[in-house]
Amino acid sequence: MTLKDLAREMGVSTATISNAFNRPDQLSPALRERILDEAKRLGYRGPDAKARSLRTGRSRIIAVLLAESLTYSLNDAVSSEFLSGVAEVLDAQGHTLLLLSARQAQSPISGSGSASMADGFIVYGLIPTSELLDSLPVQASLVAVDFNVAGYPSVHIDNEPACYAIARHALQARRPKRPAIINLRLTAEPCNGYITPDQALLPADRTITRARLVGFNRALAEHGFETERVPKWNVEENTFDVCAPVIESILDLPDEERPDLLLCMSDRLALTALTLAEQRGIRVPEDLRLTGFDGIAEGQYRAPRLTTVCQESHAKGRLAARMILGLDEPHAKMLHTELLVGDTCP
Amino acid sequence: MTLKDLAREMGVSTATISNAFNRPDQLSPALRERILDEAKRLGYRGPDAKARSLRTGRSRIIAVLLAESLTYSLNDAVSSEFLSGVAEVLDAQGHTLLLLSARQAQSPISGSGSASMADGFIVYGLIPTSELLDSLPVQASLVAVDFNVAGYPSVHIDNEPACYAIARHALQARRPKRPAIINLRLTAEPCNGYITPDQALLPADRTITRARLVGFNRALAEHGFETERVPKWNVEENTFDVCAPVIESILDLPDEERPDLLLCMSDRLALTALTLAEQRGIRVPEDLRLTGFDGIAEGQYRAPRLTTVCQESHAKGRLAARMILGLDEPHAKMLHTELLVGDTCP
DNA sequence: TTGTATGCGTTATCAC
DNA sequence: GTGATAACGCATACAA
Repeated sequence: MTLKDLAREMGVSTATISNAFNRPDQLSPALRERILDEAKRLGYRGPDAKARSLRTGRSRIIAVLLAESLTYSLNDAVSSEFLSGVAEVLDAQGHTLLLLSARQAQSPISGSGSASMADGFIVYGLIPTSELLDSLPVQASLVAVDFNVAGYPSVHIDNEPACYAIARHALQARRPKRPAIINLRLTAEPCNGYITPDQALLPADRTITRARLVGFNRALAEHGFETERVPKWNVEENTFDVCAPVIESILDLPDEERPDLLLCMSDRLALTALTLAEQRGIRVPEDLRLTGFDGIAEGQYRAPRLTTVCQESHAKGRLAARMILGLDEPHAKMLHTELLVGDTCP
Repeated sequence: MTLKDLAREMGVSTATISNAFNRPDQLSPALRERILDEAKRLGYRGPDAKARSLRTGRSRIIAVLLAESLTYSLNDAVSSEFLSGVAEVLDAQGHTLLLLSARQAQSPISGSGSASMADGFIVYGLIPTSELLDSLPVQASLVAVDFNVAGYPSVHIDNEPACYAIARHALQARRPKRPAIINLRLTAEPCNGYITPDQALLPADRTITRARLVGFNRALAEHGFETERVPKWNVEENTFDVCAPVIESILDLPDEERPDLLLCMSDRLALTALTLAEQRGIRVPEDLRLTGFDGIAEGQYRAPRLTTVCQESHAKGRLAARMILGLDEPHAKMLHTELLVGDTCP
C-alpha cells in the first residue's frame, strides 16, 4: 500500500495525499480528514520513511559517534548519562538515536553504511581524524563534545577549575602527608601503573585529563607541594578490571609510602580505590582520603558518599542534542561543574 | 557526486559502478579497481544509503524497542549490558543500532518516523500492544526478549529455577527467622511499599517477576514457611530513588519485626538495601542477609560482594542480535543463569 | 563482461 | 485548493 495506491483508490492526486500528511494547511480540513480515515481503513501507514528520506534528504536520525566501543560506552555511567540526555531531547523532537563507535569494525561512516543516513553527528570524547571528518555526509551537521573540532560548535566542561577546586578543598581540609594523583589516559604511551618523571604526556588537545592535571597541580603548588614530586599513576581504561590492579599496587605500598590522599580523575577510579581500601581495612577517610570526578550516581548512593565534582552529563547530552537540532545557538559552550563534598574527603 | 556522475565521468554505465561496489564478481578486477580509485579521486563516497535503502528495501538498521524510557534504560546496568551485547553483534555485521522506547512521545513506530526504516526489531522487556505490532513495517523481523510475542522467536532466562536456587541456598545456609521478599513491579496496581494479602498481582504473562516469586515461594515452602505469611514489598522502578524509601521503611522496622533475610528481585534492590543497612549500622550478613538478581558488575566490584543470580545480559543481547540477523535459528531460546555466592548471604 | 531501462515511494514545482 | 510531472540516487532484470 503506497501513497500512489491510496491516491488512485480515492481518486485524488498523490500530491494531495502527501499534503494531507505533511502540510495540513495546504488542503481543506474535510478532505484531509477523509484521506486520513481512508488511509487507516486501507492500511496505509503514512509516507514511507525510506522514500521520504531519499526525497527530502533528511532522515530524522541523529548519530552519536562514541570514542570507545559501544560495549564500554553503554556500561560506563558517564557516557550512559550523556546518551540519555541526548535521547531525551531527540525523542521529544521526533528524532531517533543511532549509536556509532569510532572503534567500529568497519570504518564508522562508510558512505553506504546506514550511519551515513544521519542528519547530524554528535562526536563524543574524541577528535575525529580528518579522514573520518571527510567521510561525513556533505550536509550533515556536527557538534563536538569534550574536544574541539575546527569549524564546528562544541560543548565542554571546565575541567581545570573543577579540579583546582576539588584539590584545594582536599588540601585545605587537612594537609595530607603524601598526596597522589591517579590519572586517566594521560601518558603518550599506554601505561597502567606508576608514571615515571621522564614519561611523555599527551598534549592538552589530545586528552581532557591534561587539563584536570593542571588544575590539581595548581592547587598543590599553592599549598606548597612540589608538583613534580607528587606521585602519579595512570590508567588506560575507566573500568574496574583495568583500574583495580593499579590501585592495588598503590594500596599495598608500605604504610609509610602509601598516599593518604588520592586525587582521582574519575569516580570509577575513586570507587575502585574505596572498595579495595575497605577490603584491606584501610579506613576512609581516616587513613586515606579520596576524591573523584564525574558525580555518577553510584558514588552518591552508597556509604561513605564520594567527594567528587559533578559534571552534569545528562545536561551535557541535552545541550549537544539541542545544538545539533538547531534548538540552541551552535556556539562553543562551556558547562559548569559543582563540587560535591561527600564522606570520602570531608 | 552521484553514481551516475561517476559513470558519465568514466564513460561506463551506472550498472557497472553499482556492481563495482556491490557485486565484485560481476566485473573484472581491473575495472573494479579503476572505478574504486576514480571514485576516491573524484570524492564519490559510495552508494547513497538513503537511495540504496529505498531501492533494496533494507536499511541495515536494527531497532531495539525498550520497555522503559531511554533515560532509564541507558542508566540501568542490566539493560545497558543487554544493549552492549546487541551492539557488539550488529557492529560486527555492519549493522547499526537504533534505540527506541515504547514510552516515546510519539508512538514509537509512526509509519513515517525513522524507526520504520529498521529491518528488524528487538523487543526488550515488554509485550507489544497489537496496535504497536501492526505498526511494524510489513516485512521487518522481530525477536522478543523476556516475553513471548505470538508467532515470533524469543529469548528468555530461567527465572523460576534461578530464584528457587538462590532462595534454597539462602534458606539452607542458615534458617532465617523472618525472611521477606522485595518484588519488582509485581502488583496489578502500582505500589511502592508493603503488599497486603488482598492485593491483586499481575498475571505471569505480564511480568517476569511473577515467575521469580514462584521460585522463591517453592523454596520457602520446602523449608516449612507458609508463603502467604512471608512479608512482601513491591517497588515500581528499579532505581535507587524509588527503591530507597521502600527499603528504608523495612530497615526501620523495630528489631523484632525487621526481616533477617531479604530476597530481592534485582541487584539494584539488594545494593540499595546494603547501602541503607550500612548507614544504619545493621551488619550484613550477620544481622541481615541479602540476595539479589542480575549479577551486575556493581554488585561484584564492592565489599561485601553481593550474593546473586547472574543472568548474562550481554550474552542475551548477543543472542537476540544474532537471531534478528538470521545468524542463529530463530527459535524460542532459554538462557541459563548462575548462582553467585557472595558475602551478603554466604 | 558490460550497458539500458525501469521503478522503488516520495515530495516539490508548477500550472490549473 | 488541487492535479500532473519531474526528480531523489540507486539496483536489477534483461538485452547486448
